[in-house]
Amino acid sequence: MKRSAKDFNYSDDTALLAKFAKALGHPARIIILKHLSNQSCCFTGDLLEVLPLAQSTVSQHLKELKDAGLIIGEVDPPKVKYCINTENWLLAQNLFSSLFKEDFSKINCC
Amino acid sequence: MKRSAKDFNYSDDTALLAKFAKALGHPARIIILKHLSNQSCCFTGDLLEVLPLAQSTVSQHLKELKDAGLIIGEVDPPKVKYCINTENWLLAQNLFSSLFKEDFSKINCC
DNA sequence: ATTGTTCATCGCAAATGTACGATGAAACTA
DNA sequence: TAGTTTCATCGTACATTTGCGATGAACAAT
Repeated sequence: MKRSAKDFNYSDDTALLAKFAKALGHPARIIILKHLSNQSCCFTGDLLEVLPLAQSTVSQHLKELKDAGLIIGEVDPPKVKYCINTENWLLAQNLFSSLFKEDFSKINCC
Repeated sequence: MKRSAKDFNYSDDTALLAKFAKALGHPARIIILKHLSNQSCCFTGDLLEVLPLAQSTVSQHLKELKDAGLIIGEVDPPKVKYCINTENWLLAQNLFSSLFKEDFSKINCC
């Protein structure tokens, strides 16, 4: 890639919000997160029964959510328990709601 | 791609939320949206002064936001005014907040 | 020791995303 | 008519994402 933009640094908040949003940017991952946040508690590869995807693909999606900091995996042999990473989940919640909180009482010209 | 999953249909809400999230999944697009929602009103390619990107690249990001339904473009020769698509913006707001609204008073086992 | 279960990772293929410069379209101005 | 400004789109290059099957690691139970 030629990208002269390659070393530009976006602000922390912007970069983090984009990172969270990117992790949420696939329906399978939305389903996983909904499951985990409904499920009072943790979870495992019962996800395979909910998602139309191969085991290896689900594993990859889980990895991406983990890398984004939205979930935590905990080994519980022979299974793995996943759950929401509460701290970052709240952070994401705040970042998203501050993005959307804008005051639309101002006249919108379009 | 081989994807046996190719014709699977995720629920409308899930698919839409993922689509919005995907559009938010790049820092340049976050900046654009913040700009538009601060800016009481509409906006144009002054974005070029804010973003470390070429004009054509910014134009592409605007197109993606338009395709996701988050913004609207209005020709105002020789410029183009962009603004938040209020209806979908509120929809996105609701979808995100319902994703995050879960009750964490339940014991979290991790 | 062997087998079974659960999950991660590797290797591959195809699709998408990101970025740039160049070119083109639309509309105003001289 | 010719020139200017503003923006979209095209073509190109490379990176990343998505998906699968195959293989491997870790552990429990026979």
